[in-house]
Amino acid sequence: MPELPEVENARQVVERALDREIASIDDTDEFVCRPHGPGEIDHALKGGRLTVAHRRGKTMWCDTVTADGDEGPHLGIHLGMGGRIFVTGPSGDAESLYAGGDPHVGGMPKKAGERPDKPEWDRFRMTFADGGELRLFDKRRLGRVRLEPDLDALGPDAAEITRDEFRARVGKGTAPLKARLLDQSVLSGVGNLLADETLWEARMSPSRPAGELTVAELDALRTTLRKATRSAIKKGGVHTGEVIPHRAKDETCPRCGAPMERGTVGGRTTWWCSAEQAE
DNA sequence: AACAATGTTCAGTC
DNA sequence: GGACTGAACATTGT
Repeated sequence: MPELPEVENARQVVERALDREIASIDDTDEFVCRPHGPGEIDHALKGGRLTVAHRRGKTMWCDTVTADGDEGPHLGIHLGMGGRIFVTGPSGDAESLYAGGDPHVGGMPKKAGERPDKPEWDRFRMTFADGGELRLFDKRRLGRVRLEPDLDALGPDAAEITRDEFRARVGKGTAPLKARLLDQSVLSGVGNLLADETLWEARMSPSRPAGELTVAELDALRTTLRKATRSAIKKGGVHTGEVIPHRAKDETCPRCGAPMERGTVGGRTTWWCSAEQAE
């Protein structure tokens, strides 16, 4: 679930947790909260508040202030392969918001907004003095929470990258085009489904060497990527893409009817239209 | 049982 | 050193 669009939606949910006093934190999952020891994040943030929620690619982080009003550490949150963010209002307020994404994935309850009935899949919890909480719900446990996340290895955000940056960063090398789009140091935020959706919309072969694209093709690809990304944010996740339901055996291209083809590109399962995206 | 799952990272190769 | 590939990571569902 969590690619750029889901993380942007999650970031907006995290904004509901800003400016509320942090009463306590459960950071005892040592895999998710590594390299911190149990209690370390709790100690660093207890009594303070989150003040701003940022995002670059699939990484989120919050600015914080301490109880005294001084600048606090940054709190990084990554949803990994299947994490979701839940934020509840002050106690008595029944509202529970969570980041979008495919409702059929990740052990989610049937009704949107309902709390998942698997507390053991909560990997991190921040409880506020007003009785509400922020939780990272992550069945697969590949999400991460840490202080002072390192953003240096991330390329420009896929939703913000300029035309010239895109031309220079994506349009080079011998790696398959899809592998290039998935490389978070080239540009950040594109995941497996958004890559398949974008390449399908652009009618480009995922396995074509990235360096072979013309400038016109690169510009068109960037335009398509922005459109697919904006659409996914608006509709609630990358699973709302047009070709996504057709990433399956015996499926056909929703545009031309040709069989969908499956293979591995950039180390990930890849589906493409056998006619329109032929090499 | 073996495999795949919307992600990242590290070891290994050229 | 850079570019690139594939396995490993933790866990669950099919």
